[in-house]
Amino acid sequence: MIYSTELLKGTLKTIVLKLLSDNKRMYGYEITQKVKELTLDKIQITEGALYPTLHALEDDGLVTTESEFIGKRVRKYYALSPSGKTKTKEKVNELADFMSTMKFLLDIKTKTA
Amino acid sequence: MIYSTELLKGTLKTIVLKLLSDNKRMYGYEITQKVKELTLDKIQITEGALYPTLHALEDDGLVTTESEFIGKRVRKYYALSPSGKTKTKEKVNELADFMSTMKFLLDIKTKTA
DNA sequence: CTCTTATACATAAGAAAATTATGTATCTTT
DNA sequence: AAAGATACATAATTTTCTTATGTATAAGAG
Repeated sequence: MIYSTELLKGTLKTIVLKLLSDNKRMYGYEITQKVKELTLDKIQITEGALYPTLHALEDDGLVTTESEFIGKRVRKYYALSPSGKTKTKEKVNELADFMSTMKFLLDIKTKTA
Repeated sequence: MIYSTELLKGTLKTIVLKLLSDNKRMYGYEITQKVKELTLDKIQITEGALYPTLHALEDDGLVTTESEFIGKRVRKYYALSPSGKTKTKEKVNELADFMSTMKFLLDIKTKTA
């Protein structure tokens, strides 16, 4: 199963922050591959979505960056800033809570009282 | 906690279909109140989001409608069509699967191997 | 009896967050 | 030498909401 595209909406930022909280630093392409691997290809982050998101996180001061040359090619590493760590906890908690709520909604039989 | 608005994106249609699968028929306002009640005010479906979604479901043949007068006011009931019932199962399964995947992503410690 | 709040529908303008398409360039494998 | 993988980036477009606005009836409070 590959999820219909609309499901990912709203969760991308949280996924990226969570990965960065578990890994000291990661670069964009690495993030796409890690998510693909961890979700058994169910979630494929597109580059057109990822890079603007990373830039937004940087603009918001939630991540810091370091560019390094690997051979002749630039690789841009992202790491959480202190405020990014705080934000990550908030976002992860919120998403976990939301998923509990959604699970409840999907499981119950809402026979009108 | 009230969820940040972007989280609901992509899940609204599935929520509506699920509610209709548990109740023979519902009208728009009733759906907003039911979701509010079931989620303890955590999810507030706005009318600007709901009515276009209901119309889209109707255009896609997933729901049928019946308009009734309650006093002088029209109330429009929505009910799943046969194809809507099939679609609901698919969407609910997909969302449940997605939530499992997300839960996994958020819980693990993804130390790079 | 009048005002406010709730019920009940609807649409339009705008914003947010993705997809899809495109571009550049290097590295690795066949 | 070509193809596919790695690695970044941005622009045009689409999807899906929010916010604002509009109309109208019903119910409850003061």
